[in-house]
Amino acid sequence: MGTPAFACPILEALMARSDPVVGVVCQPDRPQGRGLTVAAPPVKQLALAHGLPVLQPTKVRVPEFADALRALAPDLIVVAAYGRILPRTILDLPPHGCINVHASLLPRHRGAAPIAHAILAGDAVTGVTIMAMAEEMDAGDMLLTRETPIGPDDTTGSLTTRLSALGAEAIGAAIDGLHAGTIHPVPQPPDGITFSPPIEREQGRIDWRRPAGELDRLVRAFTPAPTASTTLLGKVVKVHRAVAGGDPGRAAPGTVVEASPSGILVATGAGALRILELQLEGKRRLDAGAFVAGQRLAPGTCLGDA
RNA sequence: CGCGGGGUGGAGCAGUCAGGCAGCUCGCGAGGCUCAUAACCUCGAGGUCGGUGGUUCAAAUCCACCCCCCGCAA
Repeated sequence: MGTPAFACPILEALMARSDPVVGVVCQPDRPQGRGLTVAAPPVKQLALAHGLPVLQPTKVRVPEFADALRALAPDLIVVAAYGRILPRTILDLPPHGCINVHASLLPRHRGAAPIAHAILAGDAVTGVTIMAMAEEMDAGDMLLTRETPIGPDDTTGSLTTRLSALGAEAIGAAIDGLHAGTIHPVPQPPDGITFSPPIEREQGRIDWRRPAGELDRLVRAFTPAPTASTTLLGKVVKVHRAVAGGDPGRAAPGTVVEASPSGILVATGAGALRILELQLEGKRRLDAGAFVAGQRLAPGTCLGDA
């Protein structure tokens, strides 16, 4: 069970194993994008390409869904970024239960957006945890973890790709370990629990009074979506790439102190943030040099006034 | 039929409302200048103004249809 691109490598890893994948569950097709076109989730596309049966229940807490699942007779259910809380009836349905691939080192960053929150928090290391699912969200006993460092240029996008691959490798190892009896579930430590609720676009609005290092992390955590943003003359400007550093002088937070091909240097509450790639509302994304060439962005301009 | 912005030399933009010489910041080429800078100065090349049709003496500009890019909302 899974929905977005993060789950695809994990499904692929499962399909490559000798145990057959009896079915795939993902969220329903939803209208997406600019028009109103309904799009199939990545996991569904992958499953259909391999001829696997796909279930897309609107609600998971109805008997019809449990019946449909039972008909597939799974021995084990693997969940990765499915996007729904599963009720006890589903968790108890397979003889070997449900195991989950979670994109953090539990018990840190339980919840929907662990990757973005790991970057926001400035964590030096993150990883994936395979756990036996419990009713409480992301609170199940841990089977196995894999770590990866968070680099200074890592974004939610780059980490998602990496953690997805780690998860794909780890899920196989976890199943093997369970079969062989070499892995034993251990409860999560009660200390160090944090929660990572879904991030919203509004939280990506840059508050220039914050320190530059924090804004650097904000930009990376909100990349590639929903993207950090500020405003220029009342228009929304997305900030796709930026790095903390440079001398803001005594300029007030939000003030452009330098606009050149090497970046747009903006004063913050502490230090300066150099914007390297940005996008004006309605326009395509540009590197700082091209943006400056066309927009005549002069030093002294203030960003962030709505 | 969700709302909206955009397509103009290689890049990014102005010009469109009110039709009348193709403009700006860069990049590129040649020359000059400087101890030095995202250097600076001079000269130059480079355009089917997204496409098709229409209106007009005259269309980047007005009208119709089409293609493509993007922001918001979901």
